[in-house]
Formats: sequence, C-alpha cells, structure tokens
Amino acid sequence: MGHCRTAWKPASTCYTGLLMPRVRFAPSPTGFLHIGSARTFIFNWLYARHHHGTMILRIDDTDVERNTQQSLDSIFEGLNWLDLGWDELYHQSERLDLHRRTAQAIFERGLAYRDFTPAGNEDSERSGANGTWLCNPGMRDMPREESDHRAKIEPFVLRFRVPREGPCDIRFRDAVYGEQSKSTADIEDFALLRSDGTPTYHLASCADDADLRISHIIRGQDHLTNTFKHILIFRAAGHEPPEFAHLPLLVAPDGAKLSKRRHGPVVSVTTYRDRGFLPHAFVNFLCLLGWSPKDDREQMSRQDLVDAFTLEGINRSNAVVNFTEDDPFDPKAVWLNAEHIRALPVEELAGRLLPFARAAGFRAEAEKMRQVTPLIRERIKLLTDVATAADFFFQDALAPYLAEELIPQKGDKAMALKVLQHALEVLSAVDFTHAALENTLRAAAQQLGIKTGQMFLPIRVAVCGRKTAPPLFETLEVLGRETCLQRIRQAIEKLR
RNA sequence: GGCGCUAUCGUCUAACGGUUAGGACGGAGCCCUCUCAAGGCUCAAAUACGGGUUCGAUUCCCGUUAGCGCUACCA
Repeated sequence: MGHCRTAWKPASTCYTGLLMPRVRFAPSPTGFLHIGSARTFIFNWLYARHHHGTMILRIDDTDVERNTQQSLDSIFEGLNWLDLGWDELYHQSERLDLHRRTAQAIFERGLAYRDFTPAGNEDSERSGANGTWLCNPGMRDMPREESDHRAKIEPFVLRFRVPREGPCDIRFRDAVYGEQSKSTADIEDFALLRSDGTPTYHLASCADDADLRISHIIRGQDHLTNTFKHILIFRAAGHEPPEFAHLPLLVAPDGAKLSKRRHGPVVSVTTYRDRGFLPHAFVNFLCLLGWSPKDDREQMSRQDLVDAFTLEGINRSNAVVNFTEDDPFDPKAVWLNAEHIRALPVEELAGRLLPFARAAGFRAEAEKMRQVTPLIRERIKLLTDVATAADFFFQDALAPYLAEELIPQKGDKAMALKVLQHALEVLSAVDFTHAALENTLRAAAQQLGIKTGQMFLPIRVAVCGRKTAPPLFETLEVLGRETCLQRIRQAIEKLR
C-alpha cells in the first residue's frame, strides 16, 4: 500500500525537544455523560497533564438525527463538575468542509468508490460464504465514467476501497493491548460518506484527528477493531496514524456494557454529583477502574494521579462497576468519597455541605455549618448524608421519637427522669464549653451513682432526638444552652 | 456465523518464570469508647479448565470454556 505520506506536523515541542502530546475526548451528544465516557475523558486529561500536553474536547455531532441540545448540555454539566478542564474546544459539525475535502481526496486517489446500492437493500447478501460481507457486487469496479454519470442522477455512498490484492495484514501497536493485526480480507468496504453527503463517524473522526494533529488516541476498547479502518483512512488521506491506546470497558455487574436504557441514571455522572459525591473522589474512583499505580495507593489527590499516570498502568480486562438494585453506587466509590470528605479542610467541607443542607430544607447559616462540620465529617459518606446526620442542629423541632428511647441501658423511666432533671440543673449553670461540660456531666454521673453511659444517653436522646449522634459535649456546645435546656424540658414532659 | 480482545478473592487490583499469591472495598470478629462513627488488630475469601515448554508456571505457548467488542449510509 504505497499511499503517499506527508510529513507529520507536531503541534509543538517543549524545550527538551520531545513531542508534546495532543489528546482528545470526543463525545457524541446522543445521551447524558455516562461514567465510562467520564473515565475516558479523565484518562486523556491525566495523560495530557502528565506530559504537559494539550487536552482537546471535540463534540462529535455529525449524527444530526440523534443529537440533542439537552444531551450537549448534560455533557458539559458533567465535565464541568469534574472540574478538570480542557485546552481547546471544537464542534465537528462546523468542520464538514474538512471532512468532505478529505473524502474527495481519497476518492481522487482511487482509494474510494461510489456505491449506488439502495439503502437497506443489501441485507440478504450481507453474510457471505465465510461470514464476512466485503462489498456490493458491481460497485467497486464500476468504470469512472459510468460512476460519474450515475452520480448526477442517483444517490450513492462513498466506500473505502480496502486493498484486496494478496493477503495483507494491517498492523499497529496499541499502547495497552500490544501488537494488533488484522487481515484486509476481514475488513469490509466501509462507508466514508452517506448518501446525503454527510461524513460517517470513521471519516469525520480521522479527518479531524489528523487536522487537529492528535498524537495519541485514547478511547474505549469498543474501538479497538475500528482502528484498522482508521489506519486505512489516515494513510489514504496522506497522514501517519497517531499512537493508539484502548481502554478496557466499564461494565455492569452482569457483565453487560453500561447503558442508559438498561441501567438508568446510575450510570450518569450527574447522579453522582446530585447524590453528594466530591468530584475529586469520583475521579479517584474512576481512575482505579482499569488502571493501577502499581503500588498499594488507593486514595490519591489530583496531583498524585497526574504524577503516577502512565499508559503502562492500564490493564486489559473490563472492570465491573459494582452497583445493585438497592444501591446505585459501588461501595468502593462511597468509601473513597468518605475518605476524601475526611481529608478536606473543615472550611471547604462546610462550604460544600451548605447547599445540601439547604436542599434538605434546613435554615443553614455558613457559620453554623462550620461549627457542625467537624462533628459530622467522620459520620457521613456522601454530602447528602448531612440531611440525616445534622438535622437536629438546624431544625427547631426535633424529629419525633419514642419516650422509651430516653431510658438508658439497665435503667428505667425513673432513672431517665432523674438524669434529665439533674442535667437541667447543672446545665443551667455550667460554662458551655467542651471541657466544662464533660467535667460537670461526669461528676454528675458519679454523684447520681450511675454509669457515664447511663448519664449521657438520656441527654443525647433529649437534645438529638435519637441514640446515634456525634459526641455529646461538642454537640451540646454547638447547640447552645437555650436549645439544650428547652429540649431537655420537652423530654421530661414526654416521660411524664 | 466471521474477526478481534479478555480471564487472580464477591468487587477493584498487585506479583523480573521461584512469594506462606500481596493490598483495598465489602463481610465476620476483637480492641478502643458516652452512642454512632473514625482508628487499630484478626479471620474467611482467588490464579476458569485441559495440555504442553521448564528444575520450577498466576506469569510463556496451544486448545477448551466463558465473557465482552466489532461485523450500519450509529458513534
């Protein structure tokens, strides 16, 4: 295949003289941004940042039938939330001239031909003797004059003329999957232009990748076998193919490819956002699916990931996102999120929690949130957990609870009453600081001749409305004297 | 059907051809403790199957099985 090869134009060179990579993420706006796409974006981004290259976002919107504005919005929403950014942005629909010129050039070189077979008419002939359809009879070898003539009155698709002389393997080395080869005898004459003159994905993608001087194509493994066609197109258009790195796919627990239809919103990036994931934790989780730093690190900062990321660290088998009917999130994602929540400075965590608190209907002030945050940070896994973990800090009325809840272990109603009445007394006088509260209440327990746990439980339930809550003294401190006394009085009423 | 890719605990993964096959999540238990968490410790849990090559295969080769992908005028 002696296709002409023009010089490859590198985008830029850094001072060491090494090529700076240019990578792209090219979603098509035909649905929301799903987590598999997000991971592809992230891996591209990491590769670009690791090598000080360029991250390009290209919207592959050549399928006019299926594109929607809503989908486009959803993709940007998801990408913006990830907070990684990109350096250049292109819309494929604005580059149709380039695609047509590329197709024309390939045609003029005799490497493509017109196929006048009516659409949908080839199915019966599709499965050939050995199971592979290669081309429609009579079209590939039609004389140029006849083709030109019929082109004036008949619609046609432009097909790539896959070389057929002798056995010939197309080869490339994938950065993840290694040496790949496929015989041209197993590659059909695929379409370049549709009968309405619009470019197919294969043509548009390759024309743009070449024009944008993409150096590394990092994409899902579902494109691995398409790559042979792409290499054919690159060469036919006079370009050296870029490097390829294919990523193992993200699959559902049943092994099926993640899809909107089958798996619903659990595969949408915005679901993770809305359910209180930190973007950073989400990125961290996705990175660990199909890639490993090869040491035992799991929780990694953005910079850790940039530093550690290599194509060699990517593995070859599909990764299961372990969600279920009951729980849409992989337990490891939730754990990582909790880890990142705990690692966040209080000030920043409080800021992230605030909108979720307000969404839960709390009258939450920034300052109050800042006080509450240290008390709940080790007790929440998702930002949305603020709704159940901090309700009694923000709501005037406690959620209803049973009087029995106030009764301590190995105690009775009388003990609960005694504790609460005594607490009412001492809490009226004590300094509302952690240390003073602790000293006072421990002393009170001793004075009443009961265990500290028996002392603390009725108070906890009285002020929080439940047995499970943050440590008592800090909680009392943040709640303040008035609220505590009032709630203890209400508890006493409840017991009578 | 054809072509391609893949195969280590339930899940994510580590292991120059030589390890008691390591770590993490989740599970179980213990410790700590004012509850719940967090933290610490311990336990259960894997090389799909069959052949080779080799002194020695999780690792290399072949086959089987299973899964996935591509096989569109979708991307």
